[in-house]
Amino acid sequence: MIKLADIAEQAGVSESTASRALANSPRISAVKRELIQRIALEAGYTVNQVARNLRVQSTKTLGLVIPEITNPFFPRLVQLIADSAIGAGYRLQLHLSGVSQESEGDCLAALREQRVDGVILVTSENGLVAREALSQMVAFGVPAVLLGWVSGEPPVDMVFGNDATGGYLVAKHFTDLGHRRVAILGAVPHRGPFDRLVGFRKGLMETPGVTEIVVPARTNEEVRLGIDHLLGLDKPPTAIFAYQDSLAAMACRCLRQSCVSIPEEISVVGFDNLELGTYLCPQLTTVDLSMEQMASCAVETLLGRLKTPSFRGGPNQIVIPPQLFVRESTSRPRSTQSIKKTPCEGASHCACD
Amino acid sequence: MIKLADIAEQAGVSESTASRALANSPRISAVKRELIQRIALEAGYTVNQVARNLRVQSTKTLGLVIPEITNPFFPRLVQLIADSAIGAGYRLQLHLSGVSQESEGDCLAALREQRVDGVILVTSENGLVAREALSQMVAFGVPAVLLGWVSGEPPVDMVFGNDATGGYLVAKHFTDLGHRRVAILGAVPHRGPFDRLVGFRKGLMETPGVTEIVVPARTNEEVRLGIDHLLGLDKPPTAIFAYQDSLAAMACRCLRQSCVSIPEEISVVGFDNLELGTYLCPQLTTVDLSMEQMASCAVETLLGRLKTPSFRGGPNQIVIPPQLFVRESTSRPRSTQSIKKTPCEGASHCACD
DNA sequence: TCAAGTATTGCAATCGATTGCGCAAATGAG
DNA sequence: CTCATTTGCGCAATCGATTGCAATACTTGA
Repeated sequence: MIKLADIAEQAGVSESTASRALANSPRISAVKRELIQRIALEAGYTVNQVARNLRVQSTKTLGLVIPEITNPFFPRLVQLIADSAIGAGYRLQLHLSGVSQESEGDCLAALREQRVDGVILVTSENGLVAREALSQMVAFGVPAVLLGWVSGEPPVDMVFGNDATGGYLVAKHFTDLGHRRVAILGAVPHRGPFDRLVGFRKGLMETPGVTEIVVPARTNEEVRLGIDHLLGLDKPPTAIFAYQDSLAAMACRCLRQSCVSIPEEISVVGFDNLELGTYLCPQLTTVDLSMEQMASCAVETLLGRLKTPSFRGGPNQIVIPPQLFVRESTSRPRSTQSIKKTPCEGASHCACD
Repeated sequence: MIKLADIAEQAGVSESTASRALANSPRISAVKRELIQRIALEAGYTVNQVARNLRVQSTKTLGLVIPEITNPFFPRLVQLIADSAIGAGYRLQLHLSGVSQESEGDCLAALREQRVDGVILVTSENGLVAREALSQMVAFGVPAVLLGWVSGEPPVDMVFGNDATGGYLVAKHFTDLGHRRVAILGAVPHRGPFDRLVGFRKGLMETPGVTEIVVPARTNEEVRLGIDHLLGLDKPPTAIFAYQDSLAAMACRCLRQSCVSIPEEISVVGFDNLELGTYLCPQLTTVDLSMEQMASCAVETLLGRLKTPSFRGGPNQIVIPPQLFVRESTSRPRSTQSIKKTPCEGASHCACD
């Protein structure tokens, strides 16, 4: 592979001159600069960033750690963060920590070895696993920002959605519509005072006589079981709050297979406002946490730390407000009678006719 | 940041010894090796990969270029490729070329500057845009493999799905069910003899008296218009072959809004077998091109070239066979009469009752 | 014509690791 | 006890670029 010395030789100048010419330094005469640039172009020369990075002690690269890319929540986040980072002149190095998160520490270690200039770490539902590794990293001068809630005192800047308010909005939506028996479908709460469940319950309590039932579920099968359980109750809920749109999607599928119509018999609300929700049938009412804001806040916060590493103020916390998107999957409860449980005949899919 | 020299000094040995000890070289006595490793661990030392990469002339990194991450087709591909690469001891550097692909060349250039050991380039619907940049890269000794079809003579190894056969399977499925008026929804063909449309038409022609109509569409609005157009025809098609599952999803949404039931009035088939299809209502019949195979073939081919760069056999072409997944969105055409075009009243969503 | 000032360019150190080669110490054989 | 081996370790070169400083060439004004 061709290197700077080759270009310098061809142009009959020193490496220093070649380097400066390619960097458009005004200290090089215009003729030589153009000559060198032309030679470099013709030779197909591209600077060796690994050598350059070593010399300038910076990689102009940001590390991004996310749990998994297959969860439909993350791709857009990645895209947005990538856009912001590239817009600011940084490359992105993506690492998948895995949903089990055993490798969150490995990712951080890899990023440190690569000498990335900064790190954005998106926590999974388990919260921050590699707290120690992260603290050590910032101690070594690599700024980081957390995206998502972590329990305890966060060691670094962090931006996260106000899930509690989101849950509150959902609860009010339910009670405003007249629902009095509601179910919560999803993982156990993990976001402390900002958890969706916290706000949801707060919202429910503002209306007397509302009962709630929690059905933990993460996988398709668990959702299936959970829904069956709910439908089998004496007094099934008239509304379901799914912790995430993907869970809501599974729930809708199960309900449909059980011939329960949405929202007539059961209202369903999701969380995250994924595009997926608009493909569902009916389109999903959900809570939106502006991902654009999340992404740009995270990147900007990180870049801020990068610009002035001296600025050692305590970790900031940026909270993104939620917004309820009411679509088709919620309505007033049809009646107080229990849901018919006999399987419908014929096609198991929906139709308008 | 702490470096090798610091460790060496603390241990009272030379840098060479420290380096070899950390690399578990047998040429270092066990006592010293463990001493040095302990010191490094306690000091929180991590090797500087950028220095190391420069010295060993390899980054152990593969570049992956995809058009966009928000298209639900790509996340799983990325995940699978990442798994394969990491399993083989390589890191992954992800670049998004953008759907417009203006930046495909930029991505390649960036990867070259970073001195990645190899590149996997996933083409967009436009095919290979940066052909020149790619050829130059391989000329400079960076092996690459293309994922997806390109027109003309491919300059490098390539793996792609046999879309034509996929299209053929769909066509046969349609004609077997008794459909005689079918529509194709999607972009214009771009994969030459392997295009979905080619095989689809071949399949249709094996049954006499089948008419086809092509409706180009990429965006939501275009789908909307296309569907409206189809429904407005004297004799609307009884089956739609959408070029991708995402298009099929949009089409289903539009049909639903127009109160056309699937599959009774119109059958719909997608392509790609995304998870999305199983959330649709009804669940989508679609064509699967084993993404696992795609990913592992691509990575293995690349690694093969990496191991024996001397092996300069002409570019290989690996073709992945498709498989039809019949689900709920297809059935026999109900009748030969045209679809009722009066909007249905009441809720615009589906229900089983 | 000479001094002062400016515009260009090159020398050489540097970033942090790896590794071929040589030297010294330890071991073993005769 | 001496010489040949083996074992353990360090010297110094190297990867490819950047950059402070010194050096040279070229202007300009007096």
